[in-house]
Amino acid sequence: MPRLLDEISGKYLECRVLPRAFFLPQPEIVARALLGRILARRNGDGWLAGRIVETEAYLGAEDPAAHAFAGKTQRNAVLFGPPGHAYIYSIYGLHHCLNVSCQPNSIAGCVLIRALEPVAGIAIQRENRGLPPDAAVTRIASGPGKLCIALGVTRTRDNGIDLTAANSSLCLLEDEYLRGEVASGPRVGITKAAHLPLRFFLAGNACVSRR
DNA sequence: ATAAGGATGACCT
DNA sequence: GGTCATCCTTATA
Repeated sequence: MPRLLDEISGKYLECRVLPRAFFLPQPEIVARALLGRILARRNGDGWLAGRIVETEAYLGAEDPAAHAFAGKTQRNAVLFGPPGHAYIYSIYGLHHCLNVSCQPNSIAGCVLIRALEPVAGIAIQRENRGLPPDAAVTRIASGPGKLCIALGVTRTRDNGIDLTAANSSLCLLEDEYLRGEVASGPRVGITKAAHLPLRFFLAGNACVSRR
């Protein structure tokens, strides 16, 4: 795996993928732990990548807001498989959302990745979003649908991909970045179980959505 | 075959 | 802060 340059800090990133065991715990644990880590998309010889600054935990059978709540279907089958895989679905027919499956086989927790702070391939990400070359970095991937467009993530291409495999075109990477303080609150855009504080984000980070 | 709803974003004021 | 575009997945007939 090539070295991956953080275009903001000028430092090279730690490029080891997160091990599968990272995704074994409860979704709320994994959602917190993912903050500050890197989501990377292979793009030819280079990478499109961003630091995760906002996540939401979705539990399994006990969470009415989760896609897995009603049981296993063709759409949500990935959630019931092994941890560390990409579950991508389309929302409102317009946008895609990227989740990571958690917990052992047949237990259906996941984490929704809601916002990234772009670190590599920033100009291409801006282009993918149809933004002008001088658009602020904070506009590129500050929402679950936006980050999928910025990194070129789609359901047909990426659903079910193993995010812990170093040769995957989409993977999650370790990072030595000193992350900020983690804040939490209610999840966005849901009507059921809306009181639970299962949304996590880096306090004060300008790339977090819904500011 | 058809209907209903949904973990959003862009653009307007 | 409000409106609306737009279509996939699922449930039911």
